Order: sequence, then structure tokens, then C-alpha cells
Amino acid sequence: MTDELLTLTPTDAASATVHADGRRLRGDASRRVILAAAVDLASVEGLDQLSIGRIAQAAGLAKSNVATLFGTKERLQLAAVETARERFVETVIQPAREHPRGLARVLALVDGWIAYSRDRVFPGGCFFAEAAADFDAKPGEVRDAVASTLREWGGYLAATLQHAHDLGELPSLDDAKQASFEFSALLELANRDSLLTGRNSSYRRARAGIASRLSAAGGDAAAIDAFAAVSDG
Amino acid sequence: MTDELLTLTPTDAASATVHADGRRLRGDASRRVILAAAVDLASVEGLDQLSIGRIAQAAGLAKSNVATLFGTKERLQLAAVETARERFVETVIQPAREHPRGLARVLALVDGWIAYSRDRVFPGGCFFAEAAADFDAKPGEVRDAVASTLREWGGYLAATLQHAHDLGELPSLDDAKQASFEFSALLELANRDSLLTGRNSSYRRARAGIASRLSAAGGDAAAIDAFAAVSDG
DNA sequence: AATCAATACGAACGATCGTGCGTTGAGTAT
DNA sequence: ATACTCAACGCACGATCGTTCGTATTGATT
Repeated sequence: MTDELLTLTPTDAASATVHADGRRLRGDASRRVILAAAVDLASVEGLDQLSIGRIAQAAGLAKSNVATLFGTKERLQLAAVETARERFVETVIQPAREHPRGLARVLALVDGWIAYSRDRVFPGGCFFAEAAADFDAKPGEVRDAVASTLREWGGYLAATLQHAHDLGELPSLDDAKQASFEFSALLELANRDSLLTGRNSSYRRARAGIASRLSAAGGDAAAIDAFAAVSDG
Repeated sequence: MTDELLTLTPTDAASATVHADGRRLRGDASRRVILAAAVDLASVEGLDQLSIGRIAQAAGLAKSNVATLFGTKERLQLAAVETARERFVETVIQPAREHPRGLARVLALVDGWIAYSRDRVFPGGCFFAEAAADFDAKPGEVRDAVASTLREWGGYLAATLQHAHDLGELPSLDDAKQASFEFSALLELANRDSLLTGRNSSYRRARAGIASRLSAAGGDAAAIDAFAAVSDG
């Protein structure tokens, strides 16, 4: 059940290859180019101040073409959130899935998140940190989509922690959701601090806080020490 | 020395009352009205997508008047950051200063911050969370001003924690800066989560995380329990 | 061959953006 | 009383915004 969280739904590829309409293929290719430019721009400029004109320019297409392919700016924003979600899953979730359940997967997940932020998978840092701050006070579908994705991530992290507890690898973990909240908080402040200051020292602080919490939960000292000792500079 | 951090500099009142130029007084009154509208709008819409026109409309002044009073949009943004900083100091820092140094002031500071977020001192939640996410990938004076204010806050929180340690009230506190980082992370995620979901349950999570950390540092159990038991709903 | 569907473009719409210019009026200083 | 300073306004500039047309082009369908 929890394994079905945060999976990539292979929608387009499956339905498109059934009939392989050349027009649709061309359109989907354009959509992909547009969305790739959109999420990169949004992570820097902000999801709400995306301009269709700049996206079109970055994608090498006409402005009116972008407008007709997505209809409205809000629908383009919603598609951008979904595209960013897919990139996040590919970058952070799926590699962690290759580790066995338990503490190893927890550490892989956190390691993957830090790399996702540090390596600027989105040029402006974590897309969802930017989008959440941008839309948290603007009710609407876009805010709901961002909130839903973040809730999904928090739920997956909590489930991963709970697995580790159930396997006896974090025997003293009392509240997986609380730990998930704390880990996310540390990671996202490290992301913001790295962007604001241009330094990577806060990733070390995030690692230290998470390691301390995992040690208190009874996790294996050697594995946690190795995690905390990773240098991100 | 650390007491000089985050103080309100009484610039305007002191220099203006020397000669009491009626024109300057009128202008300063307009500036205050404009900046009050600007910070409120910025916390909701975002500091970078503030529009001079909407600010003027909210302040009941002409658009060109706003432009001439601040010259450029960037200078208005810088003034808005300074105004938001003053409101933050008045709301969070100064009330905590009335508590004695030590654990009591630490708890008052965190309590004040949660109230500052929960009561929407800025209608769109913490101004600096919004501004930092908006500008963290946009180099310039505004980003530097936001980063400087946040660094100032983190430094003050760390110094307050260090005082508590020096007074023997947090004997096991090993790294005040690390604790300050962790506290800020928990508070700001609670702020965002409250805005995104419309629920206040995350403040409880932030309190729990901070209380746990303070207990581990050897803080007085009764005081910490009372802090953690506060309901924000 | 003819009809329909989807992409793609250019042009234009009204609206708003940040920023200047010129003028008016209130307040100060000589 | 005259000259000067600053706030405040109306107006307009060029630019960009999101969106909507009309039209050409390419591919699928009949």
C-alpha cells in the first residue's frame, strides 16, 4: 500500500503508443520541452510569476503556441507541478527504492534529497519549497496540487521510517510522522540556506540533526556515523 | 554585545523631531502607510511581484506618488524588508527580552515566534519565509538584505541558547548554533504547513521537536513540558 | 480526393507593469 | 514677499502580461 505512493504513472507513453498519432506526438514533444523550461524557470523566478512569453522564448516556440497547448496559465502551472513531481520521484525516490527497506533506505532517501538540493536538479533549488512559499497564501488548484505533493512526500518518508522501526532497525522510534516532519524541516532549511548564502555548510547541520534523531531512535551507529560524515562542500 | 543584535534603531523619530519639518512629517506618514500596505501585500503575493499600483491603491495614494517617494521598486523592496524586520522585532524579540536570560527567554522567544506565525502578524504568514524563498535564487541587494535579517535572527536565537547554557540551565547543550538551526527549521516548516493546509497541528510538532531537543540538553522538565503542552489550535 | 484534427504562427486585444515629466500646493527659509 | 523644497497628482511612455483571433501546415480519416 505504501509502496504505491510516489510512483511514476506511465500515462503518456502508454496511451500515445497505442495509435501513435503523429500530430499528438509532435504536440507532446513540444509540451515536454515547454514544461522542462517551465519548471526550471519556476524554481528560480517563482511558479506564479512564470510568463508564457519567457517560457516560449526559452523553449524556442511561439508564445501563442504555448498558450494553445495548455489553454490557460493555471493549467500550465498545474502541469509544471506534475512535471516537477516526476523529476523529484526520478531523482530522489526511485534510487532510494533500490536499497532494502529499513534504515538503509531512510539514509538513502535523505542522502538523495540532499544531493537533489545541492546539485540543483532544479536550478533554483527545491521546486516545491519555492512553489509552496509562493502559493501558500493563495487558495486555488495550484496550491492544492503543491500541498498534495508535499503531503505525499512527507507520508512516504514517514512510511519509510515506520518500516525501519517495524524491522527493528529503529527500535526507539516513537512517532514516525513526527520524525518525518523534523527531517523535512531540516532538509528544507538547508536547501534555503544554501541558496541564500551560496555555502553548503547547512547541509552538514541537516545531516547532524537527522543523525542525532536517528541515533536517539536506536539506529545502527556505524551507518549513521557514515551518513553524518559525508561532506557536501 | 549580543544584546545589541536585533534592536530597533530609533532613527526617524529622533532626527525628525529636531526640526519638525511639516513636509517631511507628511511624507514620512505616507511612507509608513505605504510600507505597512507593502509588507502585508508582500507576505501574501510575494515580495518580488509587489506592484506599485496595487500598493498605491491599498494605501489610498496615487501610483506616481509611491514611485517618487521611493524612487525605484528595488528601494521600496529594501524599505519593506526593513519595515518587516521592525515589526518582527517588536512582535517576537522585544517581548522575549522582558524575560530573564536563560531557558525562560528561550521558551519565550519560541512561543513568540509561534504566535507571530499563528496569529498572522503578516497576513500571508512569516514575511521572511516568503521573501527568502522568493529571492534566494535572485542575487542582488534585496536578497542580501533578507539573508542578513535571517542570519541576524539565527544569531540571536543561538546567543540566547548559549546564555541558557552558560547559566547552567541547558548544561548538556553542545552546539548552540546547531540547536538554533534546528529550531528555526521546525518553526518555519510549521509556518508553511499551517498556511498550506489551513490547520495548526504542525505547531504542535514544532513544539514537540524543540521540547525534545531542550530536554536532551538538560533543561528543566517542568518548564519544557509546560511549553510543549501549549495548544495552538 | 475530400474532410477533419491538431500543431504552429503572427497579430492584436485590453490590461498592467515600472518609470519618467510637468504641474500644483503646502510648508520653510531668506 | 520671494525663492526654494518636498509631497502629491495626472498623464503618458514603452514594455510585457494573458488571452483570443485568423490562418497555414501537417497528419489522420473517410
